[in-house]
Amino acid sequence: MANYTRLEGIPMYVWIREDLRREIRDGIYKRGEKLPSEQELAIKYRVSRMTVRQSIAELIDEGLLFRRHGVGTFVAIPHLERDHTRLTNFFDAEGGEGSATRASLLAMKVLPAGQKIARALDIAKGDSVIEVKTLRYADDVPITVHDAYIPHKLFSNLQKEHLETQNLWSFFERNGFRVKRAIQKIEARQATKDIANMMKIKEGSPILYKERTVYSENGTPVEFTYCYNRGDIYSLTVALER
Amino acid sequence: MANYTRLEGIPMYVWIREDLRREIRDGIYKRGEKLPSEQELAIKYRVSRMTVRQSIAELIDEGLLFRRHGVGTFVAIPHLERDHTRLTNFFDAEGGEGSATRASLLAMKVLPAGQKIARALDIAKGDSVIEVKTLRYADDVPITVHDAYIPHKLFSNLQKEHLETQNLWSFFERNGFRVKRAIQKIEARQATKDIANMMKIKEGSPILYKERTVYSENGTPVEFTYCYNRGDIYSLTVALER
DNA sequence: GAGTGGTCTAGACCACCCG
DNA sequence: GGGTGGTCTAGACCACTCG
Repeated sequence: MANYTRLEGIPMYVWIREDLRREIRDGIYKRGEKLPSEQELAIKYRVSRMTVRQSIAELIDEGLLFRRHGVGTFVAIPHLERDHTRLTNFFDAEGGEGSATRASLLAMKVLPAGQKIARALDIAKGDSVIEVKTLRYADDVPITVHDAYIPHKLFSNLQKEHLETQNLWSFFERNGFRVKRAIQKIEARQATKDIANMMKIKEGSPILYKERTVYSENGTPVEFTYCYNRGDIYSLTVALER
Repeated sequence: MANYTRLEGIPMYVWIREDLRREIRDGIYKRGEKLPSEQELAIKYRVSRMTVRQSIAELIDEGLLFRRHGVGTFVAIPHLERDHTRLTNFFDAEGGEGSATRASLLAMKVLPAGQKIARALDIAKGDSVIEVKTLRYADDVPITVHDAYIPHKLFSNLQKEHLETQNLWSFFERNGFRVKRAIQKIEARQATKDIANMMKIKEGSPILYKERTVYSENGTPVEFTYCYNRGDIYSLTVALER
């Protein structure tokens, strides 16, 4: 039986996964309830058990389901925030949705990397980096100063125009670097005079400070950013696992 | 051929996974280098290709490898921080390692849940919760005030003695709730008089403020915590994905 | 013992990428 | 065209949990 890549090129395990997701969302399977066994699902969807397992594996990874050896597969209690938080935090730097955000470019220039930036980007001290400094607004209130550094060697073709028509990460992807993960160091600080002036707040106001390194799929650091967020407005939500 | 659960009960895919991990660590496969094809690995380890794929899948999940359809499987550049950050952040609340930390119990009492805590713990407003308030020190300097709330219904057997001999999460596990993930909201604030007094800092000093909900494997919220960290000492590192 | 998930096989064809 | 990963089969036996 020719079962490969049926239904307009959608793999069966994707179809099953989305069907299960929908049934859970629609309450056909409820919180804590047991799903049909893998065997039963295999029969229902007319696939092998391994294919069912592949579907389920991804939902377990997301935390929507969990398994108990010798007992069954169950619907976990969904905490809606999770997916949302991931995306929010990962894309907020470059064109968030939700509220009316915009960014103004303060500076863009090439300069030699200092010790810290070089270390973060895994390049030599003194190697060229592109600095992209922006001020970001939510509903026309300045909330964040972004100061990003990008290895010149990898993205020497970056132009100001790119930043106007697309976000940085899309640009990275177009150059063969798929953004995959980031590591952030977060601190509470007080606004320096510079930062306070830019955001029109008082010197010493609380600032949520972040240093972030962004990595592509193959582990290459593509961006290192200093980020100053207005403490009285900005909060950060992150999910931790295991 | 009876190949199931060979080698002292260690599944083959675990064995292969760890073997690959070791070879990568030892530099037999280097950063960015291509691994042997799945077919070749299957022959090498005398298993089916599906088993090899299972091994590789977990290493990809960890970010140690990445795949390119039609090209091959490659070693990603490791960024050591990642695993470290996860663990650090997930366990720092209850007995970290590394530096000389200790916690003193400020209060433990049962009280009715307010709106916010009830919502976070998915219980009714007014339901009993156990408050566990601690002051945590690193090298005898107070750095964090923890204020945790736990559903009384689930953990009515919690005693002060438990907190002295084990951390909260071990206690949860012993009661059938395996801690799996947490969601944290992070803000920069200024120390109130209360908090400042407890940590012996000036009122208005920067505070890294967290609200955290901890979930067990099945999605049940088991703990909601307010957390005030000294901004000048404490920083938080988190990894974000995709 | 019955039922579940955990591991594994020995193949197959498809989709993608490269020279 | 040749090699790679992506999807899938139709079974098998093992390990765990429960009544």
